Amino acid sequence: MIEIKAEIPKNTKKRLMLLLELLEGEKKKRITSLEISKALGCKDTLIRYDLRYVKAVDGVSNGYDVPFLTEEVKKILELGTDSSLGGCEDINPKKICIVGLGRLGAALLDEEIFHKSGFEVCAGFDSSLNKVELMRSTFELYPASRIESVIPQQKIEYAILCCAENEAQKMADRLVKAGIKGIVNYTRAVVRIPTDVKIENVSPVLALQIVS
Amino acid sequence: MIEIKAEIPKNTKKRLMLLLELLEGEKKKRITSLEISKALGCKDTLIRYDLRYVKAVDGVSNGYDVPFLTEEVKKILELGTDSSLGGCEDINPKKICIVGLGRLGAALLDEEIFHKSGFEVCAGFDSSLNKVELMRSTFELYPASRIESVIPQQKIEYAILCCAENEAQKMADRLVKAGIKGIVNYTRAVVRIPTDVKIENVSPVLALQIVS
DNA sequence: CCATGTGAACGCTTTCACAGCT
DNA sequence: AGCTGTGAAAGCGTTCACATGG
Repeated sequence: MIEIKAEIPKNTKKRLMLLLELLEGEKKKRITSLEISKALGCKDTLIRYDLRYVKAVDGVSNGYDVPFLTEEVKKILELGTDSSLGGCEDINPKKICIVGLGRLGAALLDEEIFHKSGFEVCAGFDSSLNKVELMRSTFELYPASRIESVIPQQKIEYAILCCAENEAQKMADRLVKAGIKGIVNYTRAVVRIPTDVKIENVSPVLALQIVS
Repeated sequence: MIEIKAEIPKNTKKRLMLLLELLEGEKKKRITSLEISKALGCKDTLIRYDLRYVKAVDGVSNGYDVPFLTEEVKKILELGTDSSLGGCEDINPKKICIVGLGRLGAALLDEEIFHKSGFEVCAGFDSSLNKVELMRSTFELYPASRIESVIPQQKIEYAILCCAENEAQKMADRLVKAGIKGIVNYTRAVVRIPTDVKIENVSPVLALQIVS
């Protein structure tokens, strides 16, 4: 038996997240590391290596039990980062906001997208007052000027940035000032933020460049 | 002088693409590796290391010349993968299609998003015939049943997948059958495809999980 | 001094090779 | 046979340390 590293490596975590999605859409009762690896596009040994972090696992010589593995992976991922309390329980979803309510932003307001994801959209911001007043949604919409006040007040932790490219930096600055922990950037703009704020760039253009 | 690896590493490529976006929004005439590194969130040495692949570079002891560097990076990225012809010239944009014309898909139809990106949206598909008939756009919309015929015919190379989660696999299968080269997956579904088709998963939920 | 350029060290990720279980 | 489990090796990507040049 080897020492199990306390912290889950970044890449392993990513794959476990994908694995979770995969498992939840899986009908069969058992699944092998080879099947998983094909779905995720990597080698089977790597999957087994990843699963060291999930070990309480039963699956010997016959693949893994899908519902059981699903639960275990969920456990590991849910309290991977913080929570010294064992209690964390079901879900207290992390609060997020959407910055920029253009077509893309509006599309993300769709509740379906974040349904059962562990995230909850709590606010939307836009630089145009009109938009804020006209749109309907299940949560509050604010003008961008209120970012600094609303985010700390509502304890919003993460933001999805989908405003116009030329506003991106300005908005990011505001979010940082407001104490945001992480930003998902859907714009093509390269945004400068302090190193303690995490950012993930997922603009369609960037993604296309990567696959091509 | 050390051997320069022929193929640009994946991560380096990503950073160079970000760098390009950064440079294009840069007003100053010169920029240092340190400034770049801060913007992209990494160490300055890494930027310099990346720039080995761009070398024809002048920038000594005073940072890099922004317009010149921009051109060089562009060159490298444009013909990084294929094109044994030197001619590749300005841009013959790569053709893409959008699969799933819900709110998110519709938002991506926005021409702005892909403007000057090297990609051109040429077709949209949706499983609902109604949608296809009702929507307006500058390019053709088709029912999903026509994926297999339209994609080869129009020589579409890449697809953005933003249909409903439960359709994702079915659509992906169709795209693969139609000979697609790469897929950008905006759904949460984990999609199984052969290894020779590239996929990039950029669902908002996944991205949030990564930053958190 | 300020910058870049780069060999070598380091550390993380993946793969290999094979042991063990059913 | 078919599968998992894992130490050791290989491969990559990043950082360090320092040489070099304006």
